[in-house]
Amino acid sequence: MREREIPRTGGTSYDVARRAGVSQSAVSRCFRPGASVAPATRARIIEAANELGYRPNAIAQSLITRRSGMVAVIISNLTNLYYPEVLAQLTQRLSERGARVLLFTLQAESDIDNVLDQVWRYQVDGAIVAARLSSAQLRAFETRGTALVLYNRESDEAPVASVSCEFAAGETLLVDGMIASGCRSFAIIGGPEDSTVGEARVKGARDRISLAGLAVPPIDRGDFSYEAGYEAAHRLLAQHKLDAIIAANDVMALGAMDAARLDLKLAIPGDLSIVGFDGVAPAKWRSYNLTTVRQPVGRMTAAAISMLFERIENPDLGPERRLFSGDLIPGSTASLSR
Amino acid sequence: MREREIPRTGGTSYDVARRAGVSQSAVSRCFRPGASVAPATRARIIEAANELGYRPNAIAQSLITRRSGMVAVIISNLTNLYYPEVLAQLTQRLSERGARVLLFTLQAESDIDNVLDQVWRYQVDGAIVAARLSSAQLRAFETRGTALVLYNRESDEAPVASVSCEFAAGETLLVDGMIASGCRSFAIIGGPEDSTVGEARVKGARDRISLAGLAVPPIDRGDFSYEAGYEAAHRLLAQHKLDAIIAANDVMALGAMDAARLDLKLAIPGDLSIVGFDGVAPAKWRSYNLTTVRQPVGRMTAAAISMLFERIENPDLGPERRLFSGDLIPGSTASLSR
DNA sequence: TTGAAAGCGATACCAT
DNA sequence: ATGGTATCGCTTTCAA
Repeated sequence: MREREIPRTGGTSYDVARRAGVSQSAVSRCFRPGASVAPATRARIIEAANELGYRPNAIAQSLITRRSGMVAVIISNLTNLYYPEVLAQLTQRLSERGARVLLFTLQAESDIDNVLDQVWRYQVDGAIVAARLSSAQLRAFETRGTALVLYNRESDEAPVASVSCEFAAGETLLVDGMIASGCRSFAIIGGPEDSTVGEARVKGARDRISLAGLAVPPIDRGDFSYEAGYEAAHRLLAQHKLDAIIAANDVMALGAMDAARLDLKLAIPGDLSIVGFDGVAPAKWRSYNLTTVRQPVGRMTAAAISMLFERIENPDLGPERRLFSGDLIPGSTASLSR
Repeated sequence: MREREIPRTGGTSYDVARRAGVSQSAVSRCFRPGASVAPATRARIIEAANELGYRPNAIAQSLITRRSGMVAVIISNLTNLYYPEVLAQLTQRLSERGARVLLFTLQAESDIDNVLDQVWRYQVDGAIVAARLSSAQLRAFETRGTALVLYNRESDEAPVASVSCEFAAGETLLVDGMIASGCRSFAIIGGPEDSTVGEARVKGARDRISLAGLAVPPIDRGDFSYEAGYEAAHRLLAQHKLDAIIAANDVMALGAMDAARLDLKLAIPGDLSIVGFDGVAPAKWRSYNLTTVRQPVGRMTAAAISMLFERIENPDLGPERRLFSGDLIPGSTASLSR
């Protein structure tokens, strides 16, 4: 039935072999680095391959080598301004290392089991996950021997390879600076209660404030969006006389700034200091010039990728946490003295 | 050498078959929808599969069905604030349709040949491309029978399936409104000259201005970034007395706003009107409230996905362009009267 | 250096 | 309804 039509697919190694008058094995070898094939035959094969537009079928390769050359990247929500930069860098670095990115985004954290199902089915060589994993899910990576690196997440229950930016170092400078310059009453705009990253940041700031003997700061929460920060600031400022607001991320801090200065006509940092966390691009924009702590995304993604490849090469490598400190970006939205 | 260890991989259909006491074929059928398998055997197989954590190997499936279930998404630069939203939606919709996303980002447009090489090798079912393709590259999709939809790009040389947002409709309203409210001298901040999208927007605005009998507006160019818009505005305002600046995208418009109002102390829109294009989130932030034209990203991504799947189902479907008009977002950075 | 042949893990057709 | 077998396109011994 199937007649001899020009293969729409670009052809197989058999097509190339026939055309070059060699065996299929020869073609295969020719495309594997460090193979032993005579210059003359190689030339003939290359020529035939080019004429046919032949490329080795990665799917077939994966099946036999048990290496798909794909890495899953799982990110909770891309609309968070912080993630596109991370994703861009991860993708870039992975492709430099010769790996392809299989991207998964989560609408709800509950999607993750479906995502992991796909991850298993596609035989990815490894995964970088910026989402919360249960210990059962972590164990699944273990038993299947799939390399895993968590990004800005950790697990207390099971040790696992991870890279994260710790709130403490940079934030301590911020809080201490604000206290030194006279701030006494703080408030915090945190992330959702079930967000591990958000919660860590809240705790870090609160601890530091308590340590200074100041009143426990009120906490309002948002989903890391501008609107959430805007509304949280309104609520907080309606109920409390505040010297400073600490937001769990930059975008909420920007929303809070606008609520404070545009709606409530507060001078920043004169009447109110506001600080964020992340170091996203808009925080630097001149209308905001937010005082914040920048995550060293470049070093963090580099670390994540190299940890991942180490574990792809050597699956028995143990867990390891790599912690980076954020860099203080002074900005002009908080009065810091030292 | 390899002893009978618990397979780290989750096992194959043979393992399941052995455990359930059936043939491997039965296992395969059991995982294909609409198969004919007795309830009793199905139950045994399912149980065995669960015990082993078995999932059908998508790589092996792809090899024989010639359907990888993967769609390539190729995006020029993710750091452009507009793309994360597009990517998030594409990914979401693709996974709803049961497809996986193989993501490629381009540092330079010249990377694209390498990317396409990977695309061929991985036997993706289709591709959504938001980057410039040469006609040779377009032809390659044709001959390999890989479904293709361009996003916000088109090709004059070869007809191809595409979805884009046309500058004209919304922008016409903007320009006409500004002219009606008294703007006479315009300037344009365009994208790089080799950017097709940027260029179309420049041309659209310029045509409209000429049509009104006004002076040909000076053009400055940037790479779509905030900084580029900021600097372009400085250059333009140093050389020309302007009533209005039209930027090819929102982020450059925001940069221009800050240059004008913060550095040059111009009132917006009193002294100078500024408009953008895209409708990204920061344009809505209260410190900017940019007057712009919003691309209907939701409808555009939906259209792109459905066109793509139509073409995956039926590879012989002809080219089709789907054009969407942007929605005018009034904002407060341009005086428009009607 | 080269070719023949055995898998990799599934699907699909064909008997039974 | 179930099992046997060829096949997808490649890599990988193993001989020649």
